[in-house]
Amino acid sequence: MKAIVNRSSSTKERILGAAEVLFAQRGFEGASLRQLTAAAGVNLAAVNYHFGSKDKLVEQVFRRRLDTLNAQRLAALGSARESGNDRLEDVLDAFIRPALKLSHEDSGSLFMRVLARAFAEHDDSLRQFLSENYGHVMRQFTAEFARLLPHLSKEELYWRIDLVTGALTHAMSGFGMIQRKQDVSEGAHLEQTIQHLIRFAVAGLTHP
Amino acid sequence: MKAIVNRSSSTKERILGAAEVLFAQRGFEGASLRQLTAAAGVNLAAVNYHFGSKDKLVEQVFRRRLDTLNAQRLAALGSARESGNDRLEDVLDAFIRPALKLSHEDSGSLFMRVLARAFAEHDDSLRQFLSENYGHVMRQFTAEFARLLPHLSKEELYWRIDLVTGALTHAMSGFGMIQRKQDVSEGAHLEQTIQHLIRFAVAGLTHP
DNA sequence: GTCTATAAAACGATAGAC
DNA sequence: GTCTATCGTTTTATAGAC
Repeated sequence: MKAIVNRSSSTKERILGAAEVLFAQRGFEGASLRQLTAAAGVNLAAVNYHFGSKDKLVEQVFRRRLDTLNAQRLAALGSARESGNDRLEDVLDAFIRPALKLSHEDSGSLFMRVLARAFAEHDDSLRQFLSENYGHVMRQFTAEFARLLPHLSKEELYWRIDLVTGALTHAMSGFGMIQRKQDVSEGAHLEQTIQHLIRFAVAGLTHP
Repeated sequence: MKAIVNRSSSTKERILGAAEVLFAQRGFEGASLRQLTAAAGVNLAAVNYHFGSKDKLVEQVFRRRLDTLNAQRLAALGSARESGNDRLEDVLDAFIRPALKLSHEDSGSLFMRVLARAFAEHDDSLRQFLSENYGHVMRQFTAEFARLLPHLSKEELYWRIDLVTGALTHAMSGFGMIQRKQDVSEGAHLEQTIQHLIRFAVAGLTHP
């Protein structure tokens, strides 16, 4: 078993944490290394020492969250298939639950904003990085949807997955109107969101 | 008349056009006034002379497109109600057709990327500007959906509209996998997209 | 209205002492 | 690994001639 890692945070970890906050708030161009290192309580030169450049730092900010997120998704998909619970609802659950769970954490919601920025940026090198490292996850889920919806043409299926993805992305990003009410616990709200999403996605995927 | 260069549009309009292109490509912080004025073929000082500041220029870039877009949406909704064609499909058509039509124009697709950036930015002053100037459109369509889906609770309705909005936004932004094929005309592809969206949205809004 | 010239500040990155 | 100091650029914004 691993030792308890957090020795009041290494310089590297503190930079990653501060970078996530500031990239979410001010964007990749908008957040300067000066603001970033000041927020992390480290020296200005530390970013270039530990990461090589600002761009490499951006890449590590993504990797820290997405490695675990997509591992969770594939693990959930795998165990759903093993246990025979691989209806459409279960596959959708495996896809969205880890992401929504992350987006409902304090730090995760910040990261979702970073991710939204990355998509809005249309930055080719960043998109290539995301595609190379995590594209296989989307391909695996797409194959699963194709298996469960065999009556749909390939084109029709892609259309519907695309629109479902839009709805999920929107919900994850927290751009929507829906806010958690005072009398609903955080966990209950997460579960409500997941169930709304799944029912909506099932309707959109299966309609005649 | 001394027209060597494009005198058909004013300095102000040329700046707006160049700003839209560069804000889409490089973001609001990423596009500098130097790049912008060079692309527009005007002097560096012209932005501050005509708009007052870079922020005011951003505001005008939005206003130029959104004023007409939302006027088209409300006009389409009004004429649908007048003619009695106010089924769910017709209301959705009024909401998405003007937006998708805009997003399929050359300059419009650029603007959609600008809009996506604005949402990702989470910039409060910009969001307030959008809400103040165009919030009434969303409220009017929401009221129309409530009228056509009376069996849904307010909360359930908001959830579904929210998810539909996500799907529409995604389709408008052009982030999806679906690309127009060679043998499909631009107009036909637009119509396909609209029909896919409407059918998907109807399923998501009306499912039991 | 448009231009040149420049002020004043912020940026990423790095060299070199410790 | 961390620090100070600074280089070389680039930024927004403005002053003042025409």
